[in-house]
Amino acid sequence: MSNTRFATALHILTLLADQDQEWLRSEWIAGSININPVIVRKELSLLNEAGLVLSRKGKEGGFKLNKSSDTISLAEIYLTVKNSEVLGKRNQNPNPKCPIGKSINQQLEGLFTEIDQKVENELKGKTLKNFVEQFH
Amino acid sequence: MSNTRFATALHILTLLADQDQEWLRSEWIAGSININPVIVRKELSLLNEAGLVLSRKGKEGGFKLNKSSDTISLAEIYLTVKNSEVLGKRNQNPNPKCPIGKSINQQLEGLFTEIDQKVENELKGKTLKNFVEQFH
DNA sequence: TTAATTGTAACATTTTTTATTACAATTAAG
DNA sequence: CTTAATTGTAATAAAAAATGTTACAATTAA
Repeated sequence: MSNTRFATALHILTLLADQDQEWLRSEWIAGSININPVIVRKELSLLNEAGLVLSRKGKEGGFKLNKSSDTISLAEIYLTVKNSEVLGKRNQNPNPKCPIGKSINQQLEGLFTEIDQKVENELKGKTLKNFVEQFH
Repeated sequence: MSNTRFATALHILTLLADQDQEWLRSEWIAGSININPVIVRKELSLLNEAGLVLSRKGKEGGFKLNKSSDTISLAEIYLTVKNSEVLGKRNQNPNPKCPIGKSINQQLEGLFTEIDQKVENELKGKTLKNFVEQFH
């Protein structure tokens, strides 16, 4: 992850949790993060698929949380936006004629998966509510 | 980390550990990973700065480990190549007029640092020797 | 009917990652 | 001393990923 997607998603959800009753508009959210509203809508589209938010179209439309912030773990958020493993990518074509090259990716997979799992477990222990409380 | 640098560094060091007495050439190493030799030399240059390998210039030149593989932890390797945090980047200009935007990056920093630390600790418990043994 | 909004495709721009070329400096060996 | 082989590194290019922008159909409230 050398992108801002987790930071963006958590920022969005923090705003929604902070104003629990309101339907917030993508443009308003974008103004807080200072990024393009289309990016916000794309991210919210994924968070919607993941069941974390609700959206309402048309005039008076917007977004709000779909569950209580103490039932949303940071792991759920992370998994929604994650697009690479913690230790990065593997090389695509290691040389099969070399004994090391032949099986390196299989060995790396074990290690990479193990580390990803640790991170995920760590994030499972933290809720959106925990995070939002820090602001008060 | 959405790059291949950790995979590349670990591949290089695995080859060096596997052929402990030999000075391996960047071109030979590159042939096993199937990447450009200049990339290999750049990565080895960093591993050299970090004290993990020795290099020898000129004819009959090459690279070898500078310490026993059981004294090299995967954490050292990771820290040598790491260029982003596990949870990614923060947004650059959150809106300071918004209470959330005003302090989001400070809150994210705490979280990001904590998670990075967990990963690092996890990797501290694994040595290059452990990894290389899997190939035999 | 109008105005405001989401959803999303298409495209553009910027940043990051990887690859390549080139060559000076170094070293071993004839 | 000359030659061949190698590292070290700068400069540049190419490819891939990330972010931003424009545009507009579909939807909804008033």
